[in-house]
Amino acid sequence: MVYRRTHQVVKRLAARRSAILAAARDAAAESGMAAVQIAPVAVRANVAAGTVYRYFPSKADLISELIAEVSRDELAAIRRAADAAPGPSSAMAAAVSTVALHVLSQRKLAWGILAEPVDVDVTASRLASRREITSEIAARIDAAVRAGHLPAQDTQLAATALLGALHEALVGPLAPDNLDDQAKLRDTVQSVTLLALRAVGVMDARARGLVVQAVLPAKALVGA
Amino acid sequence: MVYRRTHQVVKRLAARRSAILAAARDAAAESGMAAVQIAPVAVRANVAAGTVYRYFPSKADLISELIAEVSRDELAAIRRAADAAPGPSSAMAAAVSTVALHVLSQRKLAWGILAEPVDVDVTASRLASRREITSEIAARIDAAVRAGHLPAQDTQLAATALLGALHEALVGPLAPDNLDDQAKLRDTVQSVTLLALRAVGVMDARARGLVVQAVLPAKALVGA
DNA sequence: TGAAGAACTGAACACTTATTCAGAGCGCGT
DNA sequence: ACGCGCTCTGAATAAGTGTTCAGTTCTTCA
Repeated sequence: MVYRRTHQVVKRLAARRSAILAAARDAAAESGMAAVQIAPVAVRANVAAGTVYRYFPSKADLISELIAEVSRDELAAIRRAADAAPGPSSAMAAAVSTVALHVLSQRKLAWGILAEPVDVDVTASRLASRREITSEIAARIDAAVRAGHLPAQDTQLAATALLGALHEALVGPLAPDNLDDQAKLRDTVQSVTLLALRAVGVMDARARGLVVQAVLPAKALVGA
Repeated sequence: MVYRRTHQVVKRLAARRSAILAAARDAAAESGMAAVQIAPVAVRANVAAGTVYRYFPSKADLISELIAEVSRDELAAIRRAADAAPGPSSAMAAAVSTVALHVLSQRKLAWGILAEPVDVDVTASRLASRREITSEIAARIDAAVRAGHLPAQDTQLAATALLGALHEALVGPLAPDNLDDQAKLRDTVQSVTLLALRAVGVMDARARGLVVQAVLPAKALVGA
């Protein structure tokens, strides 16, 4: 073989791959998953349509990677927020608020990743994404249960229900739509976090306290 | 005009329309929304593909009507269950359990109606469907709040979150899958109903009582 | 019974996009 | 500098389905 990839080329190829993914992400964030079509994404990434296929075997793979990427970011944010909390209940509250805030600050993207109809099959990828997130939340609920702060329960089911509640309330078609207003946005996050905490068995009074503690730092993180 | 529809013909036309809708519903219940394609539905209904278009202007209209029909049935069931309950909190619990049981006994259909990707735009219809159901649930929560059984809250948001929780926990890809077992099914319905009641602020002890009262009659109704 | 219109049929059409691939361009090692 | 092979291009292709419509069958009513 007289040809070997030089470091520079390797970097360029990686950059291109990232550019394509980023283009897909931007398209999804701007106009939803329906806008993630090969030709427009290629244009955004400054490559030809065929080139996309040198980096992703199919559209399904491209979107799957997009979902995985967003999911990784989300998971990391949840862990960061929860780990920074002083105790298991706070951690749980922080995790929930973080999801709520992320979802609200990127509603179109969140909807695309989670549930928007796509013309290729990405169920496996979505499944994996949800499994990761719900497992993380379930672990936090579990910790609170073990600490004696919550009644015993099926934590995986609870986590799934919690995420369903957040998503439907915040990104679904019935989500409130006037969330440009910062105060209204914070209110909404607080309300859904409160619902979520009570759902797993936190007493109303205590839940209200946790909510306030959780939402403020989470907001700071989202801004960053 | 020398031609007027005779009563018999009117009836036959209506029957055909129903047959087409029923065929679509069966297809959706058996194999999901993806199976609701014009040609197969026409075969099921014993008509030619073209005939479908004499009853529905487009596939989108067909599916929209399907969604509306299922939604009407669901709403009626909720009202029946809630109205039969002795008080506002019981009514709320009954409404929630009813949704949970219906969803579980027709999971594929529910998933198709609610969230499964479809190749035509049915967002408006889904939106209307959800609005009806959430409004009904919101009204029940509201009644409980007015009766002093629950803390004041944004009941529309709460209802939306509740339904999201039920749907995700019961029909989403992370839903438990071994629900053929009757006992396991009842457990799951009880668990999610409990979560839902606590979420809106019912005390844990009281919620457990309401759940038991609500699930048994709801099961009987579903069987009917 | 026959003419006129309504309803039905199903093969052909239309349209959208993912995917392919032959040729052009470029980077590597000699 | 040069040839080889990797990378890129973008127009052509492919495939799945919703939709149409000319022809056929059925229904009405004089």
